[in-house]
Amino acid sequence: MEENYLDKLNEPQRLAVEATEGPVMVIAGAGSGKTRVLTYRIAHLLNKGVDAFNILSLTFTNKAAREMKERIGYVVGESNAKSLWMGTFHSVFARILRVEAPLLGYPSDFTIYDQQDAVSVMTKIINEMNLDKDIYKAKQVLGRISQFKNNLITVRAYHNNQALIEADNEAMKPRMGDIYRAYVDRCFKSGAMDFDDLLLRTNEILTRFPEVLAKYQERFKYIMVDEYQDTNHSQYLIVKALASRYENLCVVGDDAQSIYAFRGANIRNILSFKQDYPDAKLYPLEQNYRSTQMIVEAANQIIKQNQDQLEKNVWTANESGEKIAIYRGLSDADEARFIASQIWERQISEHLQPKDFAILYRTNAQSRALEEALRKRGIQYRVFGGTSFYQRKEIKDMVAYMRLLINQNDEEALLRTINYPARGIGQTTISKLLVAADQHQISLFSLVENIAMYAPTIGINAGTTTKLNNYALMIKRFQVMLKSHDVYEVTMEMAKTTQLLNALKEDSTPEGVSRLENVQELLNSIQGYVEEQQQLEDGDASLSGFLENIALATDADNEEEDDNKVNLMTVHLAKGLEFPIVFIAGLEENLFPSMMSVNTRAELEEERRLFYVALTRAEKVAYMTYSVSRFRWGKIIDCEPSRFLEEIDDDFLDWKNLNIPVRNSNNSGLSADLFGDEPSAESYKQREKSVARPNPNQRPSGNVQPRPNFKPVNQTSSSSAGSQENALGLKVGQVVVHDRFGRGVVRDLQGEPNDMKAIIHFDNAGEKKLLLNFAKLKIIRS
DNA sequence: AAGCGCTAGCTTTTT
DNA sequence: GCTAGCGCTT
Repeated sequence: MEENYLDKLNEPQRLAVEATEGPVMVIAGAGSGKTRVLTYRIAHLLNKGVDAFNILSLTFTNKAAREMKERIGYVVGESNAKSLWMGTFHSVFARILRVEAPLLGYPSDFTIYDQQDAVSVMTKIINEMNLDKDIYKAKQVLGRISQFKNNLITVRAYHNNQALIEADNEAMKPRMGDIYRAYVDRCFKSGAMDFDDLLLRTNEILTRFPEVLAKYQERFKYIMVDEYQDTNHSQYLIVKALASRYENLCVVGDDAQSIYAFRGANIRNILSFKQDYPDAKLYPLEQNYRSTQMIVEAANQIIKQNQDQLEKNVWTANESGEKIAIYRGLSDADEARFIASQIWERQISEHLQPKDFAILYRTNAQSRALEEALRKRGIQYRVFGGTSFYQRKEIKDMVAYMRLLINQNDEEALLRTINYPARGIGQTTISKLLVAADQHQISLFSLVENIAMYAPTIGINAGTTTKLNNYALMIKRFQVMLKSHDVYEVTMEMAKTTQLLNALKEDSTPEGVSRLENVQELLNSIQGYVEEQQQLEDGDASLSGFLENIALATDADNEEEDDNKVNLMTVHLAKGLEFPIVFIAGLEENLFPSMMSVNTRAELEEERRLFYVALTRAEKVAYMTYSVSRFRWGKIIDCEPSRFLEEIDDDFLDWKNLNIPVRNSNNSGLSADLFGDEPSAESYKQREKSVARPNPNQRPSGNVQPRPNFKPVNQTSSSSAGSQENALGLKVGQVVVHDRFGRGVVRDLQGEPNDMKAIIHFDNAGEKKLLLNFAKLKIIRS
């Protein structure tokens, strides 16, 4: 055991570690050693004789939990660290729900529906209710329901809430309440919970069953929550309930790094901790150990421009470091080429390894160009997130079979597998089955299982009855097999019997080969999982254990061995990580900040915090790049530098190439002086600043420079002279032409000047709402 | 019932 | 540039 771990902490860190009793809030600036505090705090608790069994630590990713456990193991010995409860909210409470969910009528082997499953259920519901799928968009509706759930508004509560009902009526969605009810019913009947349910149902149990609450309050005498600024209301209530007995609650976070408001995170949870717990001790950690002075100070300057924040002063004793390099690309490919070349050069000149580099971006779609450039250079890289392994069709197919074995009420899994690989059970049959199951109020599987009994009344012929029967028998055979064989053996057998592997083997296209490889990888990972769990004393080598693992695996979690590769990921995924050299790519208006987030100050401030998070990932060197044009939606569009670049003082910046486009001065779009002399950074900035930009989101006071007129260069550089005037000068009643929808009349204009939408009635396409910044409109008659 | 080809809409970010 | 969903053909 490590003896002197307290000596490894600075004063505020040590105080936070030693304050084990009562509520504690650690406000940890970027790079200030927050993980170190959490780790040593737990080690300290264990050292003081607290049973690991009584400690609950909620982390942001499962990977963070694993790493922390490992580090604690170094300090206090592995065996002691083993029984700690550590993980994400979702995984910890899923585990608790395996035990407690039957109280609410769920099976303990409930399925966890991911986003895709949820969308698929929702699409069916909207369809069955005969609603217009353009008004009731499955994803949007689910987003709304997610809001309800995260604020503990149950179906009943919704129907008693006039304000919500009215809001949905206003939004032209009067059936929202019915859809909500149908969705919840459907999930319940399928024995399934979505991500939000894991938290909502936990809350429900803790509220409705005081003895269960008491059990976990006694169990979790010490609670720690990392990234507290990103907890939503539902999570907040769980923590509050569990901690209310002993109040040994330590939350760690940084309001400046709150970047998940879009999924319900409530920054007020951290801002009002002191009101919730008046006796709380506060420990601000302000010394940054991660980054150079240049990076720390530039980051400070960025975040200062947000109104909503706790005062703090992050500083560092590290070296002053290089200025932030800025590069302006001519295209996304050029931007990517520059990044790849810098990585190449730095690797050689500074003896760095690929894994020392990270390229961060706002949207997953940006990875494509970057990947290509890295490939051309022969640089090894790794993309996190995006379409993850478990979202691939071939994997979901395989997993659907596995899910069905565990929970035969899982309707999504049944529908996915019943005719894949094809066994002659088509849409017509499935529709009949769905109707009949509903009529008889039985699950789809029990209907299929007893199809011989029902077939005549449903109108299913003998041939199809046999097929259905065989399918049910096959599933049941695997279920039986699961009792005597391990998960890997059963899955392997299943892959063979269903012809799933063979179907893939026949496909010799590159995509087909890669699909087969993926399935083989899944089988390998099952084997690995089984072996690993069998070695553990309290291992869970069950199929449901494996399924839970993959349903709740985060994109940051999956880690390959020996991955000395350049890291590509969204800024969101980079939270909590650090790299010697960081590139922030795509710093353009409408991309970073995102087009969807520039309408309110709150949204814009979240984007700015995101930018802050991105920059503070860097230890030694940060690059920021943007491009004047970019492939988006299959087209080349013109881009403007991000307003965030303007917000950084020139003292921190090193403009790498200054061949700056002519902008706002004539109608030539790009080109012009691309190959001409490079103007200085000064003249560039002056030129941009000389044009005042009406920005409704701008803080009225403060030392921020007036925002240059960046925005509405029209997407179509072809739309020639004064496209901006056209866009903004559009009037109701004008006749316009759109290159896809044809001729139409402007009916209405809505929104901010910079984000104007037009309702246009097209002769042939009907009424459409178009974003003027993007719509390709030509006015033909005023 | 299955397979193919076309089109509409699309991306913010994720447990 | 991609993919989900639709309609047409076999």
